[in-house]
Amino acid sequence: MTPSFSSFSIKDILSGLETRGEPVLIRAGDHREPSNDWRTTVQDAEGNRILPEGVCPDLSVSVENLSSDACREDAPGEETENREASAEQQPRCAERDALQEKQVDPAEEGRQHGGQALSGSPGERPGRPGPKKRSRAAFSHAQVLELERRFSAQRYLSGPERADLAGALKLTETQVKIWFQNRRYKTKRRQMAAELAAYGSPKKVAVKVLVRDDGKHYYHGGGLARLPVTVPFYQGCQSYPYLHCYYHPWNTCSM
DNA sequence: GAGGTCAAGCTGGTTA
DNA sequence: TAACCAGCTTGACCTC
Repeated sequence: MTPSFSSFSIKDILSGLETRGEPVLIRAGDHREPSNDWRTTVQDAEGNRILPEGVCPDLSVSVENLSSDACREDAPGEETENREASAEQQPRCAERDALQEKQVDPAEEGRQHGGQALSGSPGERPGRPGPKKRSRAAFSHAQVLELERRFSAQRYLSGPERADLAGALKLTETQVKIWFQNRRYKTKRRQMAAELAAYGSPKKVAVKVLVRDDGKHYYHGGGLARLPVTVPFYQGCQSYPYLHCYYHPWNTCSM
């Protein structure tokens, strides 16, 4: 089951965005509550701040202007990373704006390409005539903000939800889908890295308890047998059927 | 210039 | 068969 919130329609979200003049105050350690007042803290699904401190994105930017206007209000790009951006980074906005202009309206692009992902500028790779330059769409800060916010609420979107979000953000459904895929993979990689770091290089492996459907416990004491370990990659994603991953952290260690 | 990030491309598996 | 997914790679862009 995917966690859902009562007023999570895009219209509700965007209507909230319409209220101007409320600076987004982000403090380290803040945790967003599942309330309507999500604007007070902005973090990604992993708890990282996704806005530079002191930066005040104009979330009131209209949907029509998501791709460009928002960028002018805050430090652009790379918000999901631990980049405690300072105001000096803001010049990137100009570049981003230029990029945004190059990007072509994704919705328009999506219509032109049957909703397929952007693979470059229009007319690119028609039959692979030659080495074409691949363009990388750079989503605006407001778009990323909303995507992150949605991702923190639910990591998998249904078709209608995706269409709704894509329409609100002026992205294609494919872009939203790919963004969520990449975001899940990114989360997983980070979690794996974190767990690997937590394990360190285990000289000993704790007793692992495997439980099968019959309720019996299967103990594997010691040894370096390849035990399937269910890794809690996703804490809130019971909605998806295949989340049990076989993960062998000790395999990466040279014993 | 190296290395990181990210949107997109690619491949293969699963499901209805 | 189409749609969706994970996993991984690619190429553009960015920071240091």
